[in-house]
Amino acid sequence: MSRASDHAYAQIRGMILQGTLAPGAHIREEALAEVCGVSRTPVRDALRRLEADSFIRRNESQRSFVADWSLDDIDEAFQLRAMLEGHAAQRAATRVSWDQIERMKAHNTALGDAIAADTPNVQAFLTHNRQFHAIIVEAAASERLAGMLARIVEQPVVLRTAHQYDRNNLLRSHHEHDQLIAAFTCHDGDWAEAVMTSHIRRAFHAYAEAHRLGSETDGSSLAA
Amino acid sequence: MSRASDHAYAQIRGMILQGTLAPGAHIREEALAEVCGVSRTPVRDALRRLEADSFIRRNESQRSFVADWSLDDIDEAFQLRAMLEGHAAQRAATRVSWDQIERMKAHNTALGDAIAADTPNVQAFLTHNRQFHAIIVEAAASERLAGMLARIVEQPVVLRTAHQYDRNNLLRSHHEHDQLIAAFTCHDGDWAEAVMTSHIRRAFHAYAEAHRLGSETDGSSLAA
DNA sequence: CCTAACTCTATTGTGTACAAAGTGTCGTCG
DNA sequence: CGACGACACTTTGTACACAATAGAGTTAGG
Repeated sequence: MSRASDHAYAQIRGMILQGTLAPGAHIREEALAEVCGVSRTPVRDALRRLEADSFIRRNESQRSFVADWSLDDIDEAFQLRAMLEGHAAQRAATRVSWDQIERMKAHNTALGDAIAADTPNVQAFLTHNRQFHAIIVEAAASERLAGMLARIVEQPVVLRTAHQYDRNNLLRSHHEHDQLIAAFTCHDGDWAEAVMTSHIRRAFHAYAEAHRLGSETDGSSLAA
Repeated sequence: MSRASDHAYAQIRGMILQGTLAPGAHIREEALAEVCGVSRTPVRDALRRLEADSFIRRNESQRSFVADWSLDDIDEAFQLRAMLEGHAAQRAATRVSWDQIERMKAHNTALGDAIAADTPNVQAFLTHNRQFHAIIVEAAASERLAGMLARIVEQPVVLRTAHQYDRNNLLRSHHEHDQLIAAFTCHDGDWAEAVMTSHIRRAFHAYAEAHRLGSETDGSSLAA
């Protein structure tokens, strides 16, 4: 799809990620069309895609709402992600090129720098973390796997997770990435899979812990 | 979506599964609109959904084609299916109800009857096999997992697999289902997962074997 | 003869108008 | 006072017309 439809998709997606469109909020096609400066047609197109991506749910009478994730949903998503990304690491271990390993090293070094300062640069952390994981998925060379992972990882809840991390968890991520690089270097698929699974599961517990603590004092900490 | 869009979706999907629209064939929105007796708008809607379901691919200039699966794609799909459905079995083992186990038993009995005759009733086998697996996914109680599995299982290649089976493989499926029921009965998740993984992998090798033999003599055996 | 650019056509993208379906409210009747 | 039904309004679905774009074919120039 070209300009209008893509623009609508990106803009609506952005509004959901940013929180402008709150979870559970009702979505009206015409209102979005106005906001995006296009007609309803490309907006409808974008909504269908966002629905396929689980950004949006529709009720029985076809009205659209921003997806609202329960803690169970999140647990489920992280379980799937651990499994899929573990599998990706397994596949990647036997296919990864030296160039890809070098790129992973570079991103993990940059990631380490980003959190070395007194006030960690979370945005930079996220960027390099994303790239690091993207290289693994790329090395796994499975289009279908990549598509499924994208559907899980590209979710508001998941993307916000790192904001929940304390310095300790950020450092752990950095070290786990080092372990992954080591596993890839000797092409040990089982090792890579185990490290990755553990990596993702820790991320979930870090999220759950932060959320639990946050809930006790301030329910809105999720958006922090 | 209501009447027209759903109808278009079902009809186009049917044409792909049935082979009326051959893999790799170019798809024109207007032609389909004519066939379905609706306008292009609901057809476009249906195509977007079919694209999300991997029934259709689009090239860089937004033209649509019926998805054409390479053997690698199929291998990949079966790997993912083995992993996901194994995970579903693991989850199901701790959540399954006695009613669900009874229903699985009933379907597997009917499945056994369908292949007991001299000329196995493959259609009946497929129906009960499908129901059997559906109950496991239902027991796994993970909407997201169900959605991902549907995307993999509901594919022309996978659906045709059972047609490749010889009697031996049909019987093996029957017995493996019995093992799954046994694993569920004692709520042994690891056992259920192992049986399921093996079950799916055997299905792939049965497919690959039949396809390899078929290729040597008659390339069109896939549609048999 | 080959290449490159241009035009023409086939196909998809977008906008708008209208139709259908569902939801909420208001009024009336029991 | 409560419940049921009808009506109006809100929102989504569909059709059609027009715009934009990519691809192929053709023609002209080197």
